[in-house]
Amino acid sequence: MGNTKERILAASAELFRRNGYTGTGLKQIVSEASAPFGSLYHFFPGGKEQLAEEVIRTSGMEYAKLFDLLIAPAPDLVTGLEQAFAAAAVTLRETDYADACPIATVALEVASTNDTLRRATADVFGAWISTGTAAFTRFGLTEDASRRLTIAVITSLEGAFVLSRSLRDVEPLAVAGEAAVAMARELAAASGSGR
Amino acid sequence: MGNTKERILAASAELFRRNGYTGTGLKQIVSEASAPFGSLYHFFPGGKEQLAEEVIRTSGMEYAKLFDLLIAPAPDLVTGLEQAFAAAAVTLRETDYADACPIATVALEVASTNDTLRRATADVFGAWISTGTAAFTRFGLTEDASRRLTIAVITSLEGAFVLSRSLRDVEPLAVAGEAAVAMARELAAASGSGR
DNA sequence: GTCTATATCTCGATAGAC
DNA sequence: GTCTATCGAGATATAGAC
Repeated sequence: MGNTKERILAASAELFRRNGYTGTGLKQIVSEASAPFGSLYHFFPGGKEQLAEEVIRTSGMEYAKLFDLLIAPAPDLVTGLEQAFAAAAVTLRETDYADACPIATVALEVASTNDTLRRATADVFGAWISTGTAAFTRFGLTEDASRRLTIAVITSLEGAFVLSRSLRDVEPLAVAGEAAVAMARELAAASGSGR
Repeated sequence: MGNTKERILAASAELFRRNGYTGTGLKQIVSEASAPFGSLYHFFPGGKEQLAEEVIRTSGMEYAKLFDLLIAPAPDLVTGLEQAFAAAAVTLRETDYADACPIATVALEVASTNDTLRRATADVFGAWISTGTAAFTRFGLTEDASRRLTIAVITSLEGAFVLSRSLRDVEPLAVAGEAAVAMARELAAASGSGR
């Protein structure tokens, strides 16, 4: 039996991702989670902010696994990146352009308004950068090159999500993938030529 | 004398950019604009949604000018891109990581919740793509290459804004610039070698 | 721990005097 | 065209029975 707390977290994650932090109401959350309103404050005495912080951290860390899942088993760097961007495009279309980054909308909303939640999003992005850096070094990149490529991949994905969701078209996702691949080729060439 | 309507539009643009659509209240707007509450509904009988649509379109079109301003006068493609990303980094730091894209936060908020506003953001992104495509063809790129590079530049900027605002660090902006430049070099090489 | 009822506040929106 | 008062609905949060 998925307990009440987990249902609340799952419903919150979905609503925050699609409607944002200020755009999601607590009543909407307990309704979607089929949970009594009182339970929300039982499990999250800190209210909406505490709930959001847990959602950001848990769903953010969940998402990091995709890095290892998609990139690590690929035969080479470029193939891995192409598959990752293609997979993101499929998900986006299948969910009617709703399921993109789990924390991006909230991250922009809170960046200048709520430092507790801003730090939570920063920790998640930092974890993604660490995970990605480790994954890319296995393809022979230096630590520094791997870190920069990871950041480029994440920013390309995030930016493409903004445009693709707005335009309801996966073209930006495809083009952003090209940019990430272009940088990967450059870094691989610099590394491969022994510099 | 800047009239009341323009003060309301200016205050709304700033608040929507920093706090988002659902995160900004109408009373907050009229307070910031030093305008009477009734004037808001006098100028925008459609209420918050009409106001937001006008803000998205006007501040979005305003922003398109930066493309011509920053890229067009550059001696070459790579220099132009580097200057644009560097300028964005300066602005971001000077405004304490508040002033990035004028419509990105709202775009993510409304993408799955308000089709009228979603279309407004889509029109703005479409206009940016057209402006950028025209600007880049002057550097000798084909129409198709120019369009793809433009999309890559915009997605790189948007994604970097998400990470840089969250991390309060301009590193993502610098790295995203590298990715855009890498793609520009690739496209210029393909075009320059006569293919 | 679960659930309902409710307190308090702020929201977007409206009415109407001036 | 300006401004105030206020509406009803919804928000977050709390109290307290079970």
